[in-house]
Order: sequence, then C-alpha cells, then structure tokens
Amino acid sequence: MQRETKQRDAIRLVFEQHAPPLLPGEVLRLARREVPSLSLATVYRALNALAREGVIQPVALPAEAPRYEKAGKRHHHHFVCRRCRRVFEVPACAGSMRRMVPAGFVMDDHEITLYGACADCRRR
Amino acid sequence: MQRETKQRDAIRLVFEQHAPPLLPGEVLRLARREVPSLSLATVYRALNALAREGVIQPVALPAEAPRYEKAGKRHHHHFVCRRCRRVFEVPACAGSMRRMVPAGFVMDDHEITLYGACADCRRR
DNA sequence: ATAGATGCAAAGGGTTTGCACTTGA
DNA sequence: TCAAGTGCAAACCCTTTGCATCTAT
Repeated sequence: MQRETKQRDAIRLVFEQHAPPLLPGEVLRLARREVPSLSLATVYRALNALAREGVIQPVALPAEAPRYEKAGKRHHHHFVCRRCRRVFEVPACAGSMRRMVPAGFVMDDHEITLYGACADCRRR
Repeated sequence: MQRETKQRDAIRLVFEQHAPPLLPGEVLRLARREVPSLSLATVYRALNALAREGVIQPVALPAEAPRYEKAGKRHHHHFVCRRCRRVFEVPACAGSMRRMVPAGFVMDDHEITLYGACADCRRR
C-alpha cells in the first residue's frame, strides 16, 4: 500500500468509525458509502495490506470467518451473541492462564471468546 | 444415521482411537485404512450426523478449519503449536471468566485457545 | 510517464448437494 | 424389497489472482 487512493481512505475510515471486528463484506458495505464503485477484491487486498502494515489486525473467532479491527487497542477479548451474532469487545481478561500451560510448553498468546446473549437480545 | 455401514463404523472408530481434534481430511485418511473406497462427501455427511447425534463434537479454533473430537470429554481447552500446527488438549481452565461479562449480558459458554510452542518443538 | 491500484471475471480451496447406484434391514 | 447411504461430479461460498484499464505521483 504505497499510494493513497479514495478506496483505501474509505476503508481506513471504516475502521476508525467502527469498533467491533468487521467481516470483509461489512467493510465493503460501509466503505461503499464513500466509494460506491468499490469492489470486494479491492477490500480484500486492502485488508491484507493494512494488516501487514499493522493498521488493522485480524480477529479470528472460533467458527467465524476472519474479521478485522483497528490495531493498537489495549488487550481485550470478544463476546459473541448467539442470537444476533453480533460481536462485542470485552475489555477484561481472565488472568491466570499461565497455569493452564502443559509442562514443557511455552505460551506466547491466548484467545478467549465468550458466548451467550447480549443485553439487547436479553431484553426480548 | 439410521443404518450401520462399514464407512460409518470406520469413522466412529477413528474418533475412538484419536484424542486430538481432527480435520475432515484427516478423518478421511485414517478411516480409509478400514474402507479404502471412502469418499470425502461421506465423511462430511457422517461428521454432521455424528455431531447431531452427540457422538462427536465440533471443535472450533480461531483461524482454523472446524475439527471434531469424541464427545463427552470433561471440560478442556486447546493449545495450538505455532510451529508444528498440532493441537493439544489442555485439561485446565482459567476460572474467573464470569467477571469479564459486560453488564446485562448472559454468558453460557466460553472458549480458550492457547498459542505457543509445544514441548517437541521447544526442544529444537 | 509509469508503477501501483482497481474492477471484473475466472480460478482456488474447502464444504455441500443432486443424482444414479449400492446396500443394510 | 426399498429407503437410507455411498460415490462421483457439479454446485456453492468465500478468498485470491490474472489481466486490461485507470490513476497517483
């Protein structure tokens, strides 16, 4: 990503304006507000480039297609609502994971995903 | 899955003999030892059926294709070795996840995945 | 001017499905 | 016997890629 184009600006803007991790298709839909001619291929290319540059980061959730969110957030995890399928940021962490690591293994990262019903779906 | 066929027996057997979560392709390879003519389509159909029946359960790991393992194991999580890509069972759990749940949300399940180097890869 | 970026359509990789044939009960 | 199960190939869905065109520098 060496040039500044209106497509890439639009895609970067989407991540500035949306906190939850987004699917490529959602990025396309949102960025088309700025650039209606935007194609999905360009979105994929931009997502890969922006991720390589560290502007956004991939968010892999179990049984979910890969999403992306703005990079540089502080440590957090995600909550997946089983009803509306929305993904929420959870600013907390469980801590004590070190003791889960089997003897002889070395852990360098961990991922926690919570499942359940979000507040909105709960009310209904 | 109402009939007993040699294909399905072979697939069930694979899960009896292999603890770590398996990919469909691995199931095919292993089950072909019993039934060489086995097709991938049959594996997929059997995996879906066995999962529906609760004989096996899907194991969804972030950024990994869905795997399956024998159902009924006690609560555990998984460790993914970044070097050899093998998946290990971790019999422990971090506990204290309740406090991560945002106000108004209800959590009914959680998934923890640890990443790093397994003992074998560590030695090298 | 020209290398990089875009859009389209085709190609890939993994999973599912339609259909004729086979087989368990 | 005959509905359920199998194997094959085609269909699907999502992501990547080839290529002609466009455009930022």
